[in-house]
Amino acid sequence: MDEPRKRSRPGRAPAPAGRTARPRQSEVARLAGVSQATVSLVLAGKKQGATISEETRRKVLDAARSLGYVPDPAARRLAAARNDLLGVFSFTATFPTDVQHSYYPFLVGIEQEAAARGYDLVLFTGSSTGGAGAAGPDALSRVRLADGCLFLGRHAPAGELRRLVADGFPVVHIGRRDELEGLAWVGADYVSASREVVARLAALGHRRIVLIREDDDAPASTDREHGFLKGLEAAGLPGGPAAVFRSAAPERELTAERLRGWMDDGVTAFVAEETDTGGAWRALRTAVRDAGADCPREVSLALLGSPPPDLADGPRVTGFDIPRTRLGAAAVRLLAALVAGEEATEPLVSCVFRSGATAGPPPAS
Amino acid sequence: MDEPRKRSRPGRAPAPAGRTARPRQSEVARLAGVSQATVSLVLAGKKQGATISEETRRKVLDAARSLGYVPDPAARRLAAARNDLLGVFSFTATFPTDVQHSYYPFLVGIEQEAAARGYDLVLFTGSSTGGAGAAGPDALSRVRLADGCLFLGRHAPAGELRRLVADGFPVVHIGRRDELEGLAWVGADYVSASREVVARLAALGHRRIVLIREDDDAPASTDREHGFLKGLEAAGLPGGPAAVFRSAAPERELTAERLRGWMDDGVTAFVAEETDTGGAWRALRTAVRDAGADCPREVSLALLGSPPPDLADGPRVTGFDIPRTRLGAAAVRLLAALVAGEEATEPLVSCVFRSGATAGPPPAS
DNA sequence: GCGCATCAGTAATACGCATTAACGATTTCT
DNA sequence: AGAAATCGTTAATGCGTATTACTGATGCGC
Repeated sequence: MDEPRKRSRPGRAPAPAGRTARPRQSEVARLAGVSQATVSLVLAGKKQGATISEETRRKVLDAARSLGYVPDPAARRLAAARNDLLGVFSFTATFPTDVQHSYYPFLVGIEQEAAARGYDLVLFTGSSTGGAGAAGPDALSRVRLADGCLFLGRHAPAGELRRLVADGFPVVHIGRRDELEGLAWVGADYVSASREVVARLAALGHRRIVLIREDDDAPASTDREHGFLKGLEAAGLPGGPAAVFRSAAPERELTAERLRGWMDDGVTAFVAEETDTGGAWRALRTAVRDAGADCPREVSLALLGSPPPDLADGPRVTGFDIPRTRLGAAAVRLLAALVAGEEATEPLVSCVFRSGATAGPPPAS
Repeated sequence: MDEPRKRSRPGRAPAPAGRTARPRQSEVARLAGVSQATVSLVLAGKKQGATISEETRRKVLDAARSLGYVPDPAARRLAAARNDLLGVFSFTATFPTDVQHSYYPFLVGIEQEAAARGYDLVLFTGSSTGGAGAAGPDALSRVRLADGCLFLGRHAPAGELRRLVADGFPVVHIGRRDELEGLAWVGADYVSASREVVARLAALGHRRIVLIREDDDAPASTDREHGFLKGLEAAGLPGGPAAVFRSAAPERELTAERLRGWMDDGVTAFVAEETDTGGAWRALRTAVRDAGADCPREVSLALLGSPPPDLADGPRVTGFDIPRTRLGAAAVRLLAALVAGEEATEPLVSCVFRSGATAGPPPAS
């Protein structure tokens, strides 16, 4: 019989002054002469479950309207056991001052898709670790406040990421990330895009094409080379190691002489991979200029990606665009699926070929 | 004695399969061998009230870290505490496809300042009303999940905003917003900036200057005119109605003839206000070109703001830059103060003069 | 008339956390 | 020594809403 003794109401401190009597469901209920549960049922508007008479429904709705009732999102989310929050984490500031290098295009897609699915976004950055300011090893822990989290950029520490994944926290990485077992990611289809670029060059009449790439084993690089070679093969053009120039320092090793050598050998088109620095592309342009070659007429150039922002002006570069916005949206879709407990995958997002002024038919030999 | 009968646990439905239970305080407590209340006390980190032994504190912190515990923001809010979340709400997409119209520069400042103060940002997307797409009267209600909220753009419905303010919910509007009583806002000091532009022109030797403005009564417009006139006055130059050309359709009414007329009258410099469309500035440029006037040499031009993005290339325009980043930061400061219950105000943020190539000394008469 | 299904609505929880009265164990005071 | 103060921790409670299980009141069929 140990009936709990009446306490002198512990718990809540007196409401702070600011709290105007924002109406609660219970007040709506009192005004309508029904129970709080009924109010909840009516306002939820679900067709299922308990049935409510039309009269009661109207009474409740009238009462709610007259009181100006708005549901408390905190309570709603607490009861629903889901916050409808998706995290967006970028190791560098999400909004770097340099707009060009920003994740902006991704965010466009992320926001759209998240909004369409009724999620709000929580923005995290590597620098903001919740007040402490010191990006400790548990910096990524904060993202757990969301239902799941998107990661932008390849700087997210693998260890922490692994930890999140291992704990079953829904995580999606934007950009291919194979090396991390179990990490979900979305990426662009560099293979197909690179192949298409080659196909276009071949269609223009080019018979010998050389790829300029840096000395890097990132998936983004190997995928491009792979697609490049597949493109050659599909067009029945000579592939093999001779078709690829790989250099750790293309800006020095890709000389005008070497370029001239290729051209004398019958090479009429060059393709460069895109990298953060744009090194391969820069080197290629420089070599062409130094060699005094007329770009669209004597030699065709294409870029497997977009030119670096500082080279953005000038003639449009033949190549392909990475669909960053669509990647962002795809990432949200995948993440939403994971949050819902589904075992989903998103296909690679295809890139869009960009025809430009740097490629044309080969010179009549 | 009516002891409540044991129910077969109503309430929560079983958690969806995918959800690996995010750790709760109770689990941290179990692992640390203490009660949930103790965990809460330790994590709250308050110096006041109950005291906790150093040993217990460490046990709890270790347990929390090893589980990757992060408090649930909704529960925190509901328990009448704070969740260290600041909302950012924009009725239109925060990241529109058109980069130029975005709130991006504001976000840079918002993020920096929020991070520095230990807040995380929640992006409430206006268009997303829970997937339904229909923006109900409580579209803004979601922001109550955060401790306070920033509003971007003047599309936020006044009614809902007023409601939030009335309920004592901390709200800060970015951009002047006087008409809404009690709404806190931060804005740029157009008056001083405009005055400075005039001062600079006067310093170059201009003695007659005319302002081209549209027919608008927005604060942003009247402030600029006000500053312009103050600048004239300070320089001892002729002001009055003759110095201001106000037109609802400047692109048609600001003809080359009219411009020539002013120039023949001794006007050597023109100033245009910045608007969304950039109408005044466009009209001015067109008129100058049509009149065949040589811009820096025969006539000086200045813009009270930044040129519209599609006119961004070409020579640098003399005028001033709106410090969007600093505005964002100021907004966060103000909001943080409001959240803390202080009665704060932020001063107007001053704009930065931008010297350009469109203004120079007047022609030797 | 007596079960049985249907309908309308309510009571009782639970969600996760913060808060505070109360409590056991010491230590200190008178 | 007994009372009182101190310390460290816990039990109990509330925040506002969503979700059942359950209760009365009808209506139905035989």
